[in-house]
Amino acid sequence: MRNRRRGKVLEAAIFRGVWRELAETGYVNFSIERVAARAGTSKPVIYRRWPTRARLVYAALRANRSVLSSKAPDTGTVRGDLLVILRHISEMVDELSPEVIFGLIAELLHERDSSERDSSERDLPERDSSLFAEVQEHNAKIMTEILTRGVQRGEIVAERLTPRLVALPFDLVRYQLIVLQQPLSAQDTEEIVDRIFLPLVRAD
Amino acid sequence: MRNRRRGKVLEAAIFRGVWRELAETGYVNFSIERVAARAGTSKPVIYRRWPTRARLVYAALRANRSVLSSKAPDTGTVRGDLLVILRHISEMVDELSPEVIFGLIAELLHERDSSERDSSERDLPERDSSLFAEVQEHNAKIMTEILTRGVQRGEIVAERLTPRLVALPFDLVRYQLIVLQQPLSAQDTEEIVDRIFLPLVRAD
DNA sequence: TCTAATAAGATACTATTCGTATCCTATTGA
DNA sequence: TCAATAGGATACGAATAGTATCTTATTAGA
Repeated sequence: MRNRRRGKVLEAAIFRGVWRELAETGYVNFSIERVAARAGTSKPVIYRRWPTRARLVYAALRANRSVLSSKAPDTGTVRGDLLVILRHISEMVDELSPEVIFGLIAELLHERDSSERDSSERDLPERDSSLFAEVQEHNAKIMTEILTRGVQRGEIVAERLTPRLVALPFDLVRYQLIVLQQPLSAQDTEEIVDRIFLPLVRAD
Repeated sequence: MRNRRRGKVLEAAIFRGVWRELAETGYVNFSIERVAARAGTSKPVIYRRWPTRARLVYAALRANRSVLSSKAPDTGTVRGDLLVILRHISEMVDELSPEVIFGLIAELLHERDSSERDSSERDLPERDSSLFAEVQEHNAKIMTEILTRGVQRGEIVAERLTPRLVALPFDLVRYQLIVLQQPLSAQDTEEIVDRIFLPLVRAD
């Protein structure tokens, strides 16, 4: 066969196959065999790179940087910044169906659990370096940026910002989107910002 | 073969098999074949009752009423009641590993999605009658009881109790236990109650 | 430019599990 | 007592996992 792909080109084709498989089949019945077929390659090529379904999907998600790419907005008020960034998170979660999110997390947890049982050190993503934790850390950084400006402007009382409170708006958004699987309306974000978060940290 | 079980006795044996399979294998590699073996029966017996893995596990969880059994405490203060009930929730979630929770949810979601695609009406648990929603509803009822007493005692301002705020303490606990997969310390529950919830609804 | 190392891709194989079909018979209740 | 019901054993075809083997295109380096 001529025109044999390798390296990044090949991986990109495989990742495209993963996305199509996720979109059409979902995660529960996700098949590596079909991904290979979609990418026009064969199973061993995939298994040489990623040992399991979960690791393959995980790699594909990481390669899709849009899951992690977002910047801290600067609208001039904490309230405005929060509304923008919460909306943005909602859009990012929409990229994946809840079924894929839950399925992937379940399988990553399963791998972690069984590797613990084996007490062997495969290079699985640790809890702390998981995609989820990464996204969370990224969001925390943005939040810090927003709140720091808020403190400087005198909108926010720095002493009230415990770690849990800093995480609160994002946690509530993620809870609604992931656990409750309900879309996030503008009213929802406003309620979270105006009725819960700001009253707890506002200077007044 | 003599001593052939049927009805409730047989189902109870199957459910015991399910629990052992979940404990030893987890959800991702959960096998109906092994459950049948554990219960000393055979696959068709299980398939005659439950069409899928997810439905079987779902039924076993529902049969284990401890997941749903809890009463509203009455310690005399909203604060005391909340600390008790949040602790209780933490213990209930501990009955299941995150892997099982995520795996089951993923598969129930998958069934819902594909039955939508078929547009055929199998009697799957609707989003609104899912075990999760049921637990949530049960918790909401307890919360209402606690808060009603609080309002009567004048501790709480009824007008501030939006649905989102009423759900807030439980949401935060569940978020930490399920999504973050972190244990819930006494300090955590106190922080949620004293630093977040009560300041938003307290009369003072 | 030639050559040796590397890795893609095709294929085949074993093992496992699924979900279903078939058959036999213990148990139940009319 | 007997017919209906349902448990249990067994076997099956299909799908997929994960691995092994082999051929050959491609690459890097001498």
